[in-house]
Amino acid sequence: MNFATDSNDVGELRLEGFLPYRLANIAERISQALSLIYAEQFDLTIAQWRILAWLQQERTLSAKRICELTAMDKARVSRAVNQLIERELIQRQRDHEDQRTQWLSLAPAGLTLLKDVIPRALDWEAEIVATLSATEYRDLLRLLSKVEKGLARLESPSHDTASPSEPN
Amino acid sequence: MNFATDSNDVGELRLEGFLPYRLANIAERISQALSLIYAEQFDLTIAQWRILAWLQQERTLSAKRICELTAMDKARVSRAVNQLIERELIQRQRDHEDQRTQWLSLAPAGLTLLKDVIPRALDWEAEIVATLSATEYRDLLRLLSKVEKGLARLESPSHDTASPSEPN
DNA sequence: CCACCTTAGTTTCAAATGAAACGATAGGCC
DNA sequence: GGCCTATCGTTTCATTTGAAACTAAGGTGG
Repeated sequence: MNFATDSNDVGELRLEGFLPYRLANIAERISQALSLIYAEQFDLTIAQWRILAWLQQERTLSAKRICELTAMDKARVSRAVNQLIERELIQRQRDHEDQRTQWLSLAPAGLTLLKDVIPRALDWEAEIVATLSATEYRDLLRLLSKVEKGLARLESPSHDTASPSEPN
Repeated sequence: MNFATDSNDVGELRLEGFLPYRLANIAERISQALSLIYAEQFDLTIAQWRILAWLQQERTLSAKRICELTAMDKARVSRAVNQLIERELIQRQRDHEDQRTQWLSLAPAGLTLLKDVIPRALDWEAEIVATLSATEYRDLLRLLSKVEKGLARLESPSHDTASPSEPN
């Protein structure tokens, strides 16, 4: 079942109906627009912002887990984490059983910062989705979850690459 | 109307319900997975692939227009275009009225390559969205369009930044 | 206990990126 | 025509990126 090729059948691609393109395009534009909030006003990179947001939600995480949750490279995560620690927005503590892994959590300053950023991010999101009804919003999230499931199936036919949208 | 903050109201962010995060995450993972097709098998970068795909659809485009359509930086587009020309996948021709703009179009080799890539990309997409019914697929695209409209409204309250998904 | 393999996170290095400066053309406007 | 400003696309340069090598810590099997 394929709707990105309606008219000419073979070899024709209509990008408006090609999900990978549509998602990449919208996501890119949204990320870029949202970054104006956390980048310009709080001097955070995308990577830093994502890490903070996840730590806010999960209390404590390893760098490894953050890689899975955010789909970011481990080098990128490592660097962002160090920058956040330097700014004392998060703190790091070695696991006592396994000296390799280190647990990350928000530092007081990070919590303060988030209390400032998050409401703005939420307000901003609200403006964007103002075009959607409550039902449509829920439908959209539900459909994205379904796509994510299809994706997970392909990404790792038998291995779990973390399904961040379904934490429970 | 906001669903990313259910429980605690102020200052709490649940990422699973935060659209910018969900879109970025899914789009990133899809792009990454799809790139295995055009990168590994055809040695194309994302930028190159997007340009080819758009040229396939629109016959002829200026670099400027490609920037708008793909939400990519003009330096990035410039470089990708030159690489494509070097590989003789596309061709360039100056506009006779305006010597600044140059029109890009697929070269024979580019068309051949696309005839090879596109079916694979479509098949791959089909696998991903196999979890969706036809109706759900259409709904998803429709909802994304609505989000895009909300986004366009914020991006430029009175100026058109090209709505690639609604070409007509 | 000692090879050997795996895993967590860091670092290195080359390539990709984007902001800003640039060159070249075009379009007023006087 | 000469001057000012805007636009298309390229290039420069400093930063960011990610693949791969690396360090350090566990595990495992003999």
